[in-house]
Amino acid sequence: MGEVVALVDCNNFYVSCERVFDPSLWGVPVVVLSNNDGNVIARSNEAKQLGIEMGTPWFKCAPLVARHGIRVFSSNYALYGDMSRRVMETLAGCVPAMEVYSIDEAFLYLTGMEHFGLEEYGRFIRTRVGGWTGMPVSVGIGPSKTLAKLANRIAKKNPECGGVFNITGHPRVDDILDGIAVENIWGVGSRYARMLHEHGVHSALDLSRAPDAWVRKKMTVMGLRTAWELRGHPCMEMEEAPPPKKAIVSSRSFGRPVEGLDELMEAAAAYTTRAAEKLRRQNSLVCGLTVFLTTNRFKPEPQYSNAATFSLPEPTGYTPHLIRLAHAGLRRIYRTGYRYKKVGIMLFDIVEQGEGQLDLFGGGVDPRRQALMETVDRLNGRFGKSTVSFAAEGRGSSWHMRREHLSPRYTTSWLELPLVR
DNA sequence: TCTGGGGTCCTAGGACCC
DNA sequence: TCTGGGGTCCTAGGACCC
Repeated sequence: MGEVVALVDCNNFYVSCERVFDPSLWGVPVVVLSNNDGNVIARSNEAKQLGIEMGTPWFKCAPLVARHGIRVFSSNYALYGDMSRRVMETLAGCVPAMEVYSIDEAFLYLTGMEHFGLEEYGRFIRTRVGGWTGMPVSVGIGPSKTLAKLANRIAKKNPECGGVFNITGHPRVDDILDGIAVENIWGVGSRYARMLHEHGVHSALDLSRAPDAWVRKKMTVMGLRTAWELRGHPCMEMEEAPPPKKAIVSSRSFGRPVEGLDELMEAAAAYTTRAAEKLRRQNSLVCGLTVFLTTNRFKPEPQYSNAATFSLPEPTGYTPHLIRLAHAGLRRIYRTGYRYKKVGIMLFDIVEQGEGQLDLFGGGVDPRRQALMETVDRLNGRFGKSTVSFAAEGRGSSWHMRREHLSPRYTTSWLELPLVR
């Protein structure tokens, strides 16, 4: 008896989050925009039908809004993150083991649960998540992650499936794979898709039947794994506990062009603070930091981008230290006369606390600094983000991203709870 | 006319994901 | 006026070492 996994995917996740708290959004076209109200990153089915593509710059499809009464939202990650947590907790109560794959998807381990009836169990999961959180989900079941993904797609595309599709042991599995174009396979992006079509490999069935050596040569071992998974031979492990991040990036586009070094410094300090918080949350320290800045590449004006990288003599998680480095780097690469669009910082060479050079010297982290960071993290965790912040981040700056269509933080702010009349 | 073999580490670039 | 953000993995090739 082989492995069985389910891929549970929230339908139009960000849109559904908005709908949970505003029922007037049901049945009408809704879109959610990326940070800075830049691009469309989520669409309701009604919005998809109007031809709004994923990733379209918002200003290009804004005219459709008036014509079709599209409801539009800036992304509200406080809300989406919290809804995600609720969905994942509900799923965790349904199965012995799972892997949270992204903010809106999880792989569930169903091996050994066949006696419940897999489709039946999928329907149970859907009903429970819908009932407990209000989130509509689709469930795809298969003998490998890739096939579970593929089954999920079928569940979503075919209303008669009722949101659940199981491809495990399906009598017409070849027909099903033949109906899936290579570009819709998990792990096959646009580049590989073009290459495959050029070589006459058009469907998932074609790829599953291609010779191993050829697939490996053209698509590395990653492609080979995908091909095997399509044959129902699992090659990808379940990861129940997410491994610690090897790099942490924090960057944002500005709401308007920024020219002065002072404002860039504030932004860099704010992003460094956020990255350092993430670093400490996974109990890590860092040995490398890069700060970068760039102008708006879409504008016909002088362009400049650059980066400065530092290696630290010993690992740290101390925010003020990292801010000093980011500032030193920024001073080094900053040039006057440009309209900057974005700065960001990246932490790399991340080690777990107690690993690496610390042991070598037996000393390392200053306990008073560590206690200070722990206190700051605890206060911000308990009373909300930026309850305590660093002076270098500035206050009420005007460079923050645009979020002109923001919904309330219904679930994470006492002041913005939904009202029942 | 001749010009080793093998190993490791690092980096840049390319591909993918949501 | 207006074009996101944050990750992972693999490979080839160069540097360097013995």
